[in-house]
Amino acid sequence: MTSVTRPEPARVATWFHALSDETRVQIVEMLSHKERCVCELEQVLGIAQSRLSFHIKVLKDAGLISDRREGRWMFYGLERETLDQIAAYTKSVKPGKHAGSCAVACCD
Amino acid sequence: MTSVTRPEPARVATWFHALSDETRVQIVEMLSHKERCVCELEQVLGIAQSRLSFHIKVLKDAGLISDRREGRWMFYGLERETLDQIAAYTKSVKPGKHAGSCAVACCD
DNA sequence: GTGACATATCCATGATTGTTGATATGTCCG
DNA sequence: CGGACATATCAACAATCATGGATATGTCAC
Repeated sequence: MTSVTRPEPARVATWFHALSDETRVQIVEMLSHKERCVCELEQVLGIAQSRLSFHIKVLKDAGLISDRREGRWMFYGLERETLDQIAAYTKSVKPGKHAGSCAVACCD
Repeated sequence: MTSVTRPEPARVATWFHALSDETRVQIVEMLSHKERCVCELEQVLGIAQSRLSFHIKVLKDAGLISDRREGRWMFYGLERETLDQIAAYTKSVKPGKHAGSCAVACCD
């Protein structure tokens, strides 16, 4: 159980950066219920459209959400796989655990 | 199973912000092996001392690490409880799950 | 095609964050 | 006490990120 490969620290940082903003956390929470279109998010969160679009892009670039067009609307939903990876990573850094190979040269 | 209270989005954002930087991810990975003193982290990561101290402070303020003085050295170690909370939160936002009360008014 | 609507992108500005070098604090040893 | 060492803090600057308004793109209904 000590041979699971860890993702690159840079990749991990990107994941966590995506969730490091309160607005983006709110978006993710809304999506954890079900898929939503931008207008729905906009109304519930009460923020400007360009601002929402910006945060959606950050989440999408980090691989946390995916989009689907339906007519004029874009629907966004959570990416289960990425969330699973994040959850797995988070569990792997528990103190003393040190699962996976170390991305830094600390284990000589 | 729908009545677990979620932490505030702002609090969640703070947690994730702490891990949104590559250097801090590396620090946490080193600590997931065992407690370390600053000089050890400094040598392995090869970064300036003040810079390391800054990142340590961010992690500490977010509650992810704790410190212990031993003579001239400060030892830092992971805070199991916070990491557990983060892991629990991360699992709770899986698509369709929507565990816990919703922090945004999306569930009418 | 035209106009209304949904969303994305661009640009400028302000806010927050990270880096560096200098200095301060605290601890040990002689 | 004084000097060496480990770490923290400060101040200035650089870099990144978030915001708002304007504009562009794409889709539908007529």
